[in-house]
Amino acid sequence: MPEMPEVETVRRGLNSYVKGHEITHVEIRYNDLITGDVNQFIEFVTGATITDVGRRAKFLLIHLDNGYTIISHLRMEGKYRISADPNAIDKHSHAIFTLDNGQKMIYNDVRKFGRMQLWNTDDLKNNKSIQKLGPEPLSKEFTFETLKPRIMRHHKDIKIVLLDQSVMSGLGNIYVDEVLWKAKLHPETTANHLSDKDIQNIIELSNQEMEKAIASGGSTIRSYIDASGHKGNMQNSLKVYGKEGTPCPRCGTEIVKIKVGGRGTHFCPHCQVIK
DNA sequence: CTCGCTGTTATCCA
DNA sequence: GTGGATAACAGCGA
Repeated sequence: MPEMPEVETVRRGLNSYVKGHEITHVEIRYNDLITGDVNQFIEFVTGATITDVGRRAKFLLIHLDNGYTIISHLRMEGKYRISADPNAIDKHSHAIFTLDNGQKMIYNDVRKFGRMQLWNTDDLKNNKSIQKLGPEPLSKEFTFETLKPRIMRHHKDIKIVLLDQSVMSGLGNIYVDEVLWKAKLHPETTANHLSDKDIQNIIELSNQEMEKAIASGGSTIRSYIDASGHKGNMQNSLKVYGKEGTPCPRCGTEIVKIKVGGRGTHFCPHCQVIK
């Protein structure tokens, strides 16, 4: 499900339900969900209290009071639901955390791509996945000075570069298409052909897009829901993602869909020309 | 039925 | 380094 706005929405939802609560019981129904030793995961999480739910790019960080953090990545379709209703658990519920108030924090993932890992809270910076992340939108490191060299050093299509979480993090397939449309950049433009103005646009528009998407509760295209089971609204504001065959909101030319780096890519062939 | 597609990322190989 | 393919998995629609 998630790009940064969706993960942020989940983070906020989880915080409102689980912060300050003890995890009294853990059930892992799909062992591959856990990176590392499953029994150790269960042992360390059981009895711990959730002090805060944070986020770095698309990673959820469930901080515990015992010095450990559950690093949770939802990948394509991972979801958290808070419920005391046994019917909320189904065959796609792979982890069930029972809380001291009787509620259950249920991790669902139809495709089983998501992963959880326990890590020392003080050492998160050295976790391999977290370590390699580039600056994310809306953070103070997300500046022209930082991003320009990171982007320009690549000779690949700009779409590929923006999806590369080690260059900058947080954007995924939907929002990269949206940002490139707004910046009037063809997704197959080679990254080092961009002008300073283009880089500046990418930064500003990424910030705008993330801010707006978070305010809208994320995009529900196929399956995304937040911790309360609610859909987002941002899908109603998308300009090109999933809009192939419809007129470009700017010039009326039909939006087309191609493959770039194996990912479905939507753009306006009139507004977005290869440099 | 089969094929292709899906908000992700890690890994392997030329 | 880079590019591409492949893998993890399940469901949906054509």
